[in-house]
Amino acid sequence: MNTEENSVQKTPSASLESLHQGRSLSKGQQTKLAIVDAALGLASQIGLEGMSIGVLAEVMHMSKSGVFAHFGSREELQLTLVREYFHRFEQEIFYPAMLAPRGLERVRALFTHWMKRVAVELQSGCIFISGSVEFDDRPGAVRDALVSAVQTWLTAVRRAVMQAKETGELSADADENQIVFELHGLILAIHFEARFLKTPGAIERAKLGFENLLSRYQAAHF
Amino acid sequence: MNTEENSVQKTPSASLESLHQGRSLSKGQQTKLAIVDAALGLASQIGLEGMSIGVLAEVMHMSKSGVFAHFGSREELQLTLVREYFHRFEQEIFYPAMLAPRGLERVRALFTHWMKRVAVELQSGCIFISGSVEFDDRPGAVRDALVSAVQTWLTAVRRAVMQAKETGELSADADENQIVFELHGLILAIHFEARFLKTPGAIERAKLGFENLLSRYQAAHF
DNA sequence: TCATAAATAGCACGGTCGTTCTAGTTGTCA
DNA sequence: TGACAACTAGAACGACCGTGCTATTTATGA
Repeated sequence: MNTEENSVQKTPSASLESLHQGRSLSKGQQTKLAIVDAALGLASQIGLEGMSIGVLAEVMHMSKSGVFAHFGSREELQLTLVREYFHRFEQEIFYPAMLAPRGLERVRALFTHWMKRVAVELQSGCIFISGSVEFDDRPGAVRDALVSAVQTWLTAVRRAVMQAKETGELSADADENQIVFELHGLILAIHFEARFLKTPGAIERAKLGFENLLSRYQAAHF
Repeated sequence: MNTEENSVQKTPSASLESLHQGRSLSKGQQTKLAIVDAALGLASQIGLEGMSIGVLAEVMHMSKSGVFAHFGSREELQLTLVREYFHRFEQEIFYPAMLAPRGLERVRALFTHWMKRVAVELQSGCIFISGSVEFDDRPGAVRDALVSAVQTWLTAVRRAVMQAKETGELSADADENQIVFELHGLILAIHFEARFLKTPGAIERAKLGFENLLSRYQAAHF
């Protein structure tokens, strides 16, 4: 994996960064990681705004102030969650898909992993999607972090689409922004139909939609 | 407009029903209507769950208990909002589109009006979309009402697509559920990109996606 | 116009929220 | 092992939440 594709994120994720590959964590760092982990589970079910420090402390079998002290404010907790979620998103979706060779195969891998994530989250939810609803009208650092994370990810997908044009697998006059827009729509539709309406077969519909989309923009090979 | 297409909703919307075409409202009914109107504006910005009776009362220049008395519970207020929102959805999207003749033209009208609604709501938001996130894991009467309303609407769209197959404008082997799924995805993508990311041109992308979708399922005319 | 019902305000309740401050416990390192 | 820092619990705060109760004001209809 060369450096160009080594990360979707340019800005360092700061605080928790060291904890991921850091050696021999202190007691405080361990519990902080455990708190973040539990909080992510909670937030992906009831949203970043729905999650309260009280219930988080309850889940952790800790006192409210004990949990609170690790972050200093509710907003900082939410920011930590957004950063950590993005980090896991990178690990579980972006990097694995990057193992596929450039071109259509990589686009396919990105979409498949993306879908899988949403599918896994059918009973947990994506905080980028729930956050987009909770923070669409609420300015602040959390909104900025969410927008930045989503933009970074969408840019990565767009880049893969562009590469598929360069390899000639997608027609040169295809609009990569349009393709990403429609791909994103399929993912959002999965989330809506499967998670809210509990309609079965959403994944299959999205797969079919994806193939339709590709065949439309595929370069004519004759 | 014949009876079959006269309404998307089978179950009567109960309480507020009479107020819409009812003659000479009492004072209480008038203020209730005004409260619901203000509450819909509030809820479409910050969500059904985000809206509190306190701030609603503030907007209405009334006391909390004065507002509360009209509904008896927060849940009943939310239910009223869902019913009223559905009613307006019918009035502003469904009925106008039904004026178009059966077939592709009507499908086009439905989607266009639907898009327009989401576009108008770029700085207000659709409570079906925000509700789908807020209530995906929260069982209860409000969730049931939301699901029922959305299902009714999606069924109406699906019916229009089926009619376009009957008229021969869409190919007979097209799957109407698949088409509605992809249409829905385009709408959700508008909402996400325009309202959250503030990306310009989302409407145009959705229009283009719609045309792409139609041409794919269009019956070959030769 | 007057009796009656409807609509609204005011106040208080128990609960949860994020946050602060103060002790006391626990881990870390020389 | 002992001194110091890091961590956590507990109690309390002001603010807001939904809701109930009680007056008081306002609209309605004979």
